[in-house]
Amino acid sequence: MSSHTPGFELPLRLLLAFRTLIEELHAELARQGHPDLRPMHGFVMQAIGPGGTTAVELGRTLGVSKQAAGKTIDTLERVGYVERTTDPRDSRRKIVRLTPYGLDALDRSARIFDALRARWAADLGEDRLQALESDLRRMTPGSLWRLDTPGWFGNL
Amino acid sequence: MSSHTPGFELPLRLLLAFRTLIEELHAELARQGHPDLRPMHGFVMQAIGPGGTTAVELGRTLGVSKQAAGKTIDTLERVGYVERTTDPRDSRRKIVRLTPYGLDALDRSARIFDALRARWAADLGEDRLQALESDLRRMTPGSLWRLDTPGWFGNL
DNA sequence: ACACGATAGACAACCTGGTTAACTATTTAG
DNA sequence: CTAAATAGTTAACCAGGTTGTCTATCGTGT
Repeated sequence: MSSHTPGFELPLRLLLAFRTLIEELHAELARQGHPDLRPMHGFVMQAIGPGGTTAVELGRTLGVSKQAAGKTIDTLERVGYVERTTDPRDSRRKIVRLTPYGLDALDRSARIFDALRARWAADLGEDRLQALESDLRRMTPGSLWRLDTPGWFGNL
Repeated sequence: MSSHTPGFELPLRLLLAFRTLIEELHAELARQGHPDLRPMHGFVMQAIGPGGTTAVELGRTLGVSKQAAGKTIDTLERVGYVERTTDPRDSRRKIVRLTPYGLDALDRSARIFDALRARWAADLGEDRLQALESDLRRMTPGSLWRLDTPGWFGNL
């Protein structure tokens, strides 16, 4: 009966696996000229996308307050990954766009993530990895970006 | 060739899956009389264990500074999950022990995690879930508790 | 026996990434 | 043309981390 894995291992392994991937990503990004990029910056830039966005919108897609989104944009702007321009058609809005440097980071991230996935595929077998991904997809909500996370996992 | 899942989905799904489980756990814990328990409290209590520990030791097993461990213990103490008693054999040390309330929370957490795992098993099939667990085990470091995490995922 | 180094804990100052609340400036709707 | 809604900023706060410093106690070597 209780030859089963204890239930608490699953979430821990999921978190550990996540952290491991992220650490590897950022180690590699640092090597490739992006030493100041933090994990959350990557996520936020993904969420901004090549099309640009605004603070309110970003907050909504990320599931945090507009103020939090604003602060994050501030720091991204300070490090040179995004820039703000005011919308000509609505002078309340400020459009946040990735800079070329930001796009470069995003690009490299995508490639590194692919490489990491390839490493998993090599270790586990492509079929097995696909099963894993499909199982996770099945057990998680569809929306990839609303991580909804105070601190990206943080509180609550 | 590139019919593959983009690499960035994997980490996201891992995080999402983790968060989903944790949210379900805490929703259920709240229902069962532990509305103030935060995710990290659960982890820390697991790490403390029934035997008790000290701040320095806890910091080591969690991979954070002793000061951070101390602060966490403070808040756990305030909410009534742990208590500090000074070690009679070494008056520098203060032994942190789970209170009955804390033990109850830990207990319920374990049961809820088992139930959640059972739900996954029902959805995916026990064999498939075991494959998933074993794959994750393979791709992650052995030490479950050293989450090493500023904010449990937070920064860096 | 005792001084000295190592250890446990506490405290302070600071960082990040969240939160609410309050305020300004603009746009849109009635 | 006024009133409500919306975008952004600022401020005060919280949690959980960091480092650095300080005190008290323990253990060891001469």
